Amino acid sequence: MKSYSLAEMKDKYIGKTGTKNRDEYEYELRMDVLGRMIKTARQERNLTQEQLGELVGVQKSQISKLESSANSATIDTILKVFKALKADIHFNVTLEKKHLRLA
Amino acid sequence: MKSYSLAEMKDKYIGKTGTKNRDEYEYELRMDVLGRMIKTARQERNLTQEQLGELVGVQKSQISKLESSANSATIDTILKVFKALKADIHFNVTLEKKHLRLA
DNA sequence: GAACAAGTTTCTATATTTGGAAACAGCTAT
DNA sequence: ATAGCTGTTTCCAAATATAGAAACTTGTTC
Repeated sequence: MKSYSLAEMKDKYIGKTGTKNRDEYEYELRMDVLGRMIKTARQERNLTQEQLGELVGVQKSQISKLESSANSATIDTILKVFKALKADIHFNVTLEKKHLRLA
Repeated sequence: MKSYSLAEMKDKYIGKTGTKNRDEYEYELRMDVLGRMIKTARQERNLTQEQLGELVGVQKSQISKLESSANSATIDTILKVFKALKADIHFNVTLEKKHLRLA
């Protein structure tokens, strides 16, 4: 299995819990984190940006932009990329049980 | 705690695991699921669309559009809304440990 | 039924993302 | 140093999201 630098993403990365059949990564949802997720998954697949671009159906420049989080990608785009990577994505929403103060 | 219909979202909803201090929701990431997540969290907070709009800084019509998933929202927008709801979000990415066949 | 509250839809304008193409930078190996 | 591979950046066009305003629907209450 290809290795990659965890140190590079230490401030965003939350945890990794592999099993026999899959690797799992959990991230805090921030704007600049999606790109790291895509990059990590792509490298885990041993793909170049150009190869991933072929799978997704876009140019490598677009993959580069997505990985660098130059812009705020749409859910549509994110789904397309992870689908091409055959990666499952889940959202986890946590609501603190305290009242919100209205303005 | 305000109740809400689980049946309404049965095909998208994956699980709920509450604790003493918080409610947790987990979803499969699909385009049409973000709206349901926002709606559920908003109702959990007992907010109207107009009130949430005030917290976020947009009109209630914009909240309605986001909840109905009329468009593919950007991460930027999604973050703003959940931040206003004081909700934590995590992404969970799972990679199957099998080779991808390149085209 | 009039008034109100909550949510939806339509219209419009603006901002941003998407995407391709090509040039560019960094690195490696011959 | 040249060629090749990988990734980045810039420029540009087209598609789409964001956003407000107002009209509209639905349900509720007086």
